[in-house]
Amino acid sequence: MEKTPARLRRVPSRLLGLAAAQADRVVNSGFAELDARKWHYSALVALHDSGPASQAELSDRTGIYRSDLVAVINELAERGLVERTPDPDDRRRNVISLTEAGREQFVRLEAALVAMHEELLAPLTEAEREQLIDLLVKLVFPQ
Amino acid sequence: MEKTPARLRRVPSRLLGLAAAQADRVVNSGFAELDARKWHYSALVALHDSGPASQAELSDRTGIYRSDLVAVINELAERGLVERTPDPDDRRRNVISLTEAGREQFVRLEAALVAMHEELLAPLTEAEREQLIDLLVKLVFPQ
DNA sequence: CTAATCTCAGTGAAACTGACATAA
DNA sequence: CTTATGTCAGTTCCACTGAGATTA
Repeated sequence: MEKTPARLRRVPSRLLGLAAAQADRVVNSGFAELDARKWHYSALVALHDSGPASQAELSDRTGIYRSDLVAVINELAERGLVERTPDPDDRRRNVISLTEAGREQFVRLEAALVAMHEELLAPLTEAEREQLIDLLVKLVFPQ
Repeated sequence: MEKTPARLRRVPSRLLGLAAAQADRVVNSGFAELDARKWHYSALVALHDSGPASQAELSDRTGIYRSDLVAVINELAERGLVERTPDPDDRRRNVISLTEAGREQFVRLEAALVAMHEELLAPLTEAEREQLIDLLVKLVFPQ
């Protein structure tokens, strides 16, 4: 029984919030099974695709705040997925790099993420999924 | 400078999260200027479009949890926008109804919301906005 | 001196969960 | 008895702020 007023059901900001909450639920529970969180994935992707980096640069690449990144790196380091080594050229910096275990976990998370999106985007056709992604990219990374 | 790995930039769950955060920022600050929050708007719409209701029914209409609705009604009542009267037929229930001030505030919030979405959706054409809404509706209210 | 880097503590909001008293 | 309602307390997660210590 849908009692929600029609007007409310098409408010874009509300729809985005609901869709994001739905996505969060799927992704959180999916990653949890692999002892990971979505931020772990972001960091691992950035390290895998663009190589070792300082925490500040990782923050730029992933969009994770510097302050939050500390905890993410701690968690990844505890699990042996990344290594934090002091930068010899600039002793303020830590250089973060993927370990072999990190590379393996990255592959697992990638596969899991595909499955999660299959579930999340089930109501949409392949063409609609592409459309949605394109529209969101325009919205989020304008220009 | 966009250093974000291309792979990361097209992950749907991530895009939804970023877009929702963007929307939240715009809507929170916009409503704050009118001494309101987005939940206030949801409740006012439901009362305006479907008439007075118990808190349980309002929760159904708006999707706000019963537990959170208490605070929302409190805030609206403090501002004189709604009235909480005991239901004579079922003394467990409060009947929530819009006051005249509530109706006026509703009109203001509606207008403000249009402006906020204009800002939020600026990167999209009119056709794209419709497309986005349709896709999100399909995603969030499947079937 | 300033600026950048890392770290930690903490805020505010959203989306929940669980439990309880009251009344149907 | 059970169920529905309104209320309160509390959790988890995210996005974000501020400030301090270290080093450039």
